[in-house]
Amino acid sequence: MPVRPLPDRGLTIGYVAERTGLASSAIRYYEDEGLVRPDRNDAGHRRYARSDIRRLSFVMISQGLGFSLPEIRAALAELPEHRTPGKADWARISRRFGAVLDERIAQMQALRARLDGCIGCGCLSLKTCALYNPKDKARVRGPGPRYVMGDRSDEI
Amino acid sequence: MPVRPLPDRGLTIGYVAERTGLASSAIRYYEDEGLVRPDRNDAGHRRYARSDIRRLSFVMISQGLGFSLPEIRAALAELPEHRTPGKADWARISRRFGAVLDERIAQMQALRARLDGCIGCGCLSLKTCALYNPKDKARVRGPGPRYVMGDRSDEI
DNA sequence: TCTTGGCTTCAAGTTAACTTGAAGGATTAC
DNA sequence: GTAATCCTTCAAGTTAACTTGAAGCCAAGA
Repeated sequence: MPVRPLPDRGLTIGYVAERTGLASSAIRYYEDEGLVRPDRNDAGHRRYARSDIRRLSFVMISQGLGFSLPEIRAALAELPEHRTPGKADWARISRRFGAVLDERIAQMQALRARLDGCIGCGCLSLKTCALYNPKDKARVRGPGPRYVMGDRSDEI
Repeated sequence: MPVRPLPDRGLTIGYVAERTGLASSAIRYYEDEGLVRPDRNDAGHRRYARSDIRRLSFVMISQGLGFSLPEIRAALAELPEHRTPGKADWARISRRFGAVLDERIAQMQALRARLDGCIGCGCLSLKTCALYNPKDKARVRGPGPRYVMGDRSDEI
């Protein structure tokens, strides 16, 4: 099973999968999600550009950093369409993601600082606990509405 | 729709829902997940202890901090079974969660520090990018196996 | 010639953390 | 007494990020 060369014009999905470590099914899924736009050859098979490997690598890294596919798609949308993205293009995206990360880290630190005074104090009273403030809540995973705690007095 | 008092012995699920802000369905789900263990009255209706409100509040706060239900269940399992948990019990749990949070924050900061050198450098080469190290990856959401990037040379 | 392997599409399954709805029993309010 | 709530269980739907499987096309090697 040697690394396949370029068949017609462009890389096969299998080759790209091998190179990135992604499953072919994942790469197809990313296409459905608008993260890559490969060409097709006459047989209808996908053909990828070399720069798509970097694109997909960016997707993987960003996911590791905690970004969602829609967020990543939005970032990728700022890359040039008709020119292969260069160092400056990626650097711009990196700066923006870095700022978001900084914000998330700060938010986590704020939550952490409140932890001791809230659960740690043993009261957990709805009216005094700062952690009940929904604005401070980190991004919650999973669907469905999240209800915000009421603020009624209680002598639990 | 006044706040209902305690009917037989213990709080109804509707009352607890109102007090915590959780949906009744969520509270039942938490029971399925082993996070609360209400009694039942003769009719088979759930009856909660006052301390269950604090328990459920803890669940909500912990979720806001990014902990999963299994993690929260594990923490709650350390509370005393036959005695109403007191300040010291909650403080112990708080300290442990705080330590986990500190670790996660440190991990995020490490990732953030690498961001500029990785995406920002514009190379995104698999062989040089430190962010490809799977050990550094933040917790990924969603099911299914996550494939780790290979490390083959490339002049993308 | 045949079979092996990669490619295609499309439908359905997976996990987490729930919600929604159906069908029916219990409780409360008047 | 009866209607309006509230409660019960159980099955199925929801989102994200995929995987798995079915059914079929196409080209290369034994």
